Amino acid sequence: MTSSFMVPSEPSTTAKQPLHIVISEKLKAQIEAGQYKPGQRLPSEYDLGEKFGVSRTTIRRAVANLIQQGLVTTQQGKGIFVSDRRKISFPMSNPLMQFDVVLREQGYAGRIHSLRFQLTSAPADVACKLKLPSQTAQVYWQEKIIYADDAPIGLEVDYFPEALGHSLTDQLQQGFTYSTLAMNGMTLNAAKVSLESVPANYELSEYLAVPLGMPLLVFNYVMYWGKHAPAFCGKTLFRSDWTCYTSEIEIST
Amino acid sequence: MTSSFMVPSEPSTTAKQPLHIVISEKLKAQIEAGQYKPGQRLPSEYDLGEKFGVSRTTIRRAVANLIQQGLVTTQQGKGIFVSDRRKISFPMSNPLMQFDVVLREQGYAGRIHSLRFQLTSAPADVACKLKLPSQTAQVYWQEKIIYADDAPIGLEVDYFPEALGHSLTDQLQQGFTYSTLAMNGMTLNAAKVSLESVPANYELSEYLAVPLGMPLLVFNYVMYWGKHAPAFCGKTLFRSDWTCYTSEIEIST
DNA sequence: TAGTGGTCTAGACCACACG
DNA sequence: GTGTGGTCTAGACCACTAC
Repeated sequence: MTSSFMVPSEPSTTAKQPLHIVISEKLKAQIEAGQYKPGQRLPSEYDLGEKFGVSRTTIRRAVANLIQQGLVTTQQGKGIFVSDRRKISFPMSNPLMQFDVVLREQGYAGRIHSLRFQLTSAPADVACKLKLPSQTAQVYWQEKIIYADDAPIGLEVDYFPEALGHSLTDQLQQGFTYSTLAMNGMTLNAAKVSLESVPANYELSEYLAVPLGMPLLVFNYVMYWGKHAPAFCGKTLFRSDWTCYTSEIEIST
Repeated sequence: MTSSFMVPSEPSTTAKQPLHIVISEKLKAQIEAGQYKPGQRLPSEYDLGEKFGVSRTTIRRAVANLIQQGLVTTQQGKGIFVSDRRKISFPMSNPLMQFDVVLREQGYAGRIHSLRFQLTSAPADVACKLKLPSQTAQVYWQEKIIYADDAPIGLEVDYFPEALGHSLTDQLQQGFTYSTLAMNGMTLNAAKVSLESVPANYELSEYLAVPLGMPLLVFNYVMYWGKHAPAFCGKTLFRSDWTCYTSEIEIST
């Protein structure tokens, strides 16, 4: 995380950098030096403008740079605040998907808020993953927000085969998916997963209370039980400022 | 990826949304509807301003929203272009870290450009990971950019124990890490990895040619050989618009 | 009521691409 | 030169917070 780059001599040589970059880099250095501490308020946009001798528009651009880097957040009517953050670490391997257990172990109260739970005709990719007939199959489509201590940290989108969704309609809308299945004696034994990262679009930025474009970790999965029978599939989009995934791998040689 | 949200009736009811959001959402819809195709140029900022009846500043804000979502890129003097993209999929499991092989298999010419290769005193966390004495140890510190077909897709930062770095100084600056070791008969047999996502800071945004704040997938690793002896450690930051990780997991029950 | 950030405007000048 | 995006300004009005 040390920086030194292109420009050999660090200070003063603004050297073609736009003002909003120069300013946001200065503020960033001050934050990282502990001059402004997590949770602390920065000077107002007006004061920063005076201090750096630039217009408010340029200060706002600089602050936007800091927001995009996750260094500060703004609150209308209150001010600009240094973000403080701690990450929740999800193990990629066993136990899989037990988000609620992971949250509890790391000191958070986990809960979900179901946004949608409805029967719909299966999208092609879902039908394929769940090995259902692609034309006629119906699936339950659920979207829910995952909270850790009242902070929305993720959005889970799942597709359940009709029978499963029907029998667990109430429970799936109240609790975490994996735990709900476990409580009903349904044990998963395999998974196909992929991880990627995408910028938050407008809809997601509203749901997860993050700025547009913030990185989200996308955990795609198809879960299996029995003898390679698909149980359900879906994805969870996590705020990357709150989460990371860990894994230990042995190479078979 | 369908949208429907808070506002029950979709069209016209701008309903409190800022203009720059309304406009960027309209443009986004047009792009996703194929009205503007990948690679194609959008109207100029001036023309968009005329079309939507707003100032250029507001158009620029709307375009910034699209850039942050990875939907368009801009080129000074030329215009605004719809991005087209295909993802490189890296398997998280065996074979680990063979980036060059993965790239070749998926039709890209992979190469690296070494930015730094120097002896330095080991940072505390590196000394710990490599099981070196934390006060005295020296390590080789390498930073290199990974290219796929001339597009910079990642930045790799590695720390090698002194002896290893010394003996492979030339080769490590020319080729991919894993392959260099393999060519010298050094076989890795275990790894401890974690994955997270972070927004690009200014330095990274310059190296990887992405906008400030773009999501990067961070692949952290400690690689081992022999009997749990650390070989080297480091991290690779990948552009998330180019890459994803996949994995298959069996749960031991 | 005063102070703060959020939105938007109209206009200026610059840097780059292209013919 | 013309047209494009990039930067920056000065100022207006609004919405929210706190006193």
